[in-house]
Amino acid sequence: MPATLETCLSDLDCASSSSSSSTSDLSGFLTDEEDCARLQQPASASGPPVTARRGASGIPGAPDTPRAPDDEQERRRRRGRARVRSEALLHSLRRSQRVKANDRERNRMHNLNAALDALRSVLPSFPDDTKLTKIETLRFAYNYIWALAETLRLADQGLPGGGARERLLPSQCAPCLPGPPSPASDAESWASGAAASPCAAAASPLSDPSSPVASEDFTYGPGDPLFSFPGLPKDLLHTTPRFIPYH
DNA sequence: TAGGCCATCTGGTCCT
DNA sequence: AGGACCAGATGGCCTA
Repeated sequence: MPATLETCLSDLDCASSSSSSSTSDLSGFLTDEEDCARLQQPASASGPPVTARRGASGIPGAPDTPRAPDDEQERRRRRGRARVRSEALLHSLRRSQRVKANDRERNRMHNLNAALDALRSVLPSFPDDTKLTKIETLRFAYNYIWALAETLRLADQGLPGGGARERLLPSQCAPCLPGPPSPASDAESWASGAAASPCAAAASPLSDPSSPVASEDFTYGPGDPLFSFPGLPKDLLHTTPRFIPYH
């Protein structure tokens, strides 16, 4: 049977990657290495199994006296087996390290996704059957925070004295801020729905028609309901930080 | 079927 | 040295 080092190592590869545990069973690999080392013997070197050889005569139990012509061959074979064993061991160690690193990386990404889910859960008014993608979640969160900060800033300007934050941000009105568009609704209806929400007028003085800054709704980009914030003036587009373009 | 999104693997780099 | 972080590659799934 022609077997190469590559096939031996790929066998080890399969053995370790098929395991769901993060650590490899090295003792198992060592056994495989012995098999591989045996398979490594070229077909031309066939004869009695090397493990059965005792002494230069090849007869089990025979004294190891004068050097037979195949003594050098035997030493070469032993060196070859040792080399294959050490390479396979090194490979299996690397493999187990790789498997552990994969586990850590998977766990890290799961943690990242959990954090993204937590972020989605505090972003306002998502239709039940829609889920923001990762990039949408980050962009919308950024813009949402930005819009809230701008709302506070403008309210502080327009409403000197305390209580602005309480009037601006009653907790039950957070869901009234615009969320992402529902696939079933077009951008216009979504945006107008957010603007016409029961909380809209009470939530912010910016939505008061008498407010100098409430004349027009703010939308970043045409047909971009995701980042439409009714009540915020358009000129905020030219302030920093700005909305992240959605494209 | 093409394109978007996602999970996973992988090797490289940086940090402790 | 080992772990965290990152970016590229790849393949699966879903939708228009």
